Amino acid sequence: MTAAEHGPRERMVFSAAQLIRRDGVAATGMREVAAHAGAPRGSLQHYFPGGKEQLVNEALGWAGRYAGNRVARFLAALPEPTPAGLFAEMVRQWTDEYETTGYAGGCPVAAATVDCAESTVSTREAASAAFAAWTGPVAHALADMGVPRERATPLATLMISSLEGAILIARAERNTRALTTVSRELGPLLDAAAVNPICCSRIGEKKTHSIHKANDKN
Amino acid sequence: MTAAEHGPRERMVFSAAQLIRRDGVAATGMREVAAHAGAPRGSLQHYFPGGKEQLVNEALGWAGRYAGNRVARFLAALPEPTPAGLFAEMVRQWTDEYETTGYAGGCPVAAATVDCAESTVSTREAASAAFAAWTGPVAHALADMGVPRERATPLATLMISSLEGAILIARAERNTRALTTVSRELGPLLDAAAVNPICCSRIGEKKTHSIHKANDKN
DNA sequence: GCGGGAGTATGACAGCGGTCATAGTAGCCA
DNA sequence: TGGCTACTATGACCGCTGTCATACTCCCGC
Repeated sequence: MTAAEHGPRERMVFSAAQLIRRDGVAATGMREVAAHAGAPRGSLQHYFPGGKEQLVNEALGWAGRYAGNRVARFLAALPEPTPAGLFAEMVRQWTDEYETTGYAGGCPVAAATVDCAESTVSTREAASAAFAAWTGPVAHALADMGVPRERATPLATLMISSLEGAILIARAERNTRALTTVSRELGPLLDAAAVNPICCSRIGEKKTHSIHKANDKN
Repeated sequence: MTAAEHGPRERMVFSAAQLIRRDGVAATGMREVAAHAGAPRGSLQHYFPGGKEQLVNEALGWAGRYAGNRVARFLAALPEPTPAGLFAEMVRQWTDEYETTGYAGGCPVAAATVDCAESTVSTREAASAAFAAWTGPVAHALADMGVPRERATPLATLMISSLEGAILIARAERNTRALTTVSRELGPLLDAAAVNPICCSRIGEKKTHSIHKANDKN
């Protein structure tokens, strides 16, 4: 989706992320990636001399950046930024997809972690970096909403952990129940951590745009 | 571990779960499973005429039962059963493994979901059943501890979601930080949901043993 | 002894995987 | 025109996969 004209290289990275999301790393073939991207097979070794490992790692980098950038956009879409509201938006991205497009895809970072954590060092590191690129903006946003600094990162980790697990369960059940559940159950806890929930809408709005350059067109 | 003498068939199912846990479904070969189980290759088609699909599905069934049975054992190990204490034990199983044995393995159900949710219907259903076999006892235990029935299952889902996600992050980072974080952050929320936390130790202790037959030697 | 079934042992097959090698095309610069 | 670089195009290789076919070894019931 939205993969119009970005040069064959970017398209292949994007396609790799898409296919990994759906079938996992091991079941995703290089030829398949090229075909999905509408790119010539010969370009694979040209753009990715490091082979599949490099392609997968770049796909994870893209996914991490994408998830991180989404945070700012979620905040911008909220009338009053609150921790629970942010989490609800993060969850809603998945429930929307599952209800409209189906349960074909999960999180590519989760897929890579499951498939490569033990076998491929660089891919595990790329997955770790992707989680960091996602957790960072979330923690930053929480802090902007009045969550004490020392709790911002732990709560961001909790949010992402719950979301990742709920994605797994939702795909297995082909049902968004788990996703809506974690959103509903975790919301109050998140909001309770914001010491000054009244002013957070202003603070959040001001500093939101500094979270990321955000000139990408995610 | 603990896989002494259970007949070749059970050993192969057990080994399949172990290998899937480590490398994912697609990267785990049938020959590898047989070798890991110390079972003859020829037994594969004899015990699992349904092929790899059947073997994987049985491994998921085993994993779900195993996780479900662990709940009762965790409760029995707690001096005073509380929701937070149960969750801490569930998490501790993983931190212990990671700190002593290393980060080689994740959750086999998560691995199967990631690899097969879209490609293999029966395996997706087996994963769903495994999650159910795990969530059920947890929800039951929560109810026994005084959590209102209508919140028991949602909270169980939240616990398992957070745990699954934290396992992913922990493996990617090779660090138990995410696991200890979700345990610490979620604990108060869980205990707050128990309406009568004083008496739950007794109730929990009494009804704990009815959660599962528990005569398996997990 | 002896069928006969449970379980074991190999070998072959067809398919697909990632990767390498090699050759080709296009376009820019001098 | 010549040469250089960026990119594309194929074909081949080897290894591995799941699966099937076939033949073998036990051991139990009769």
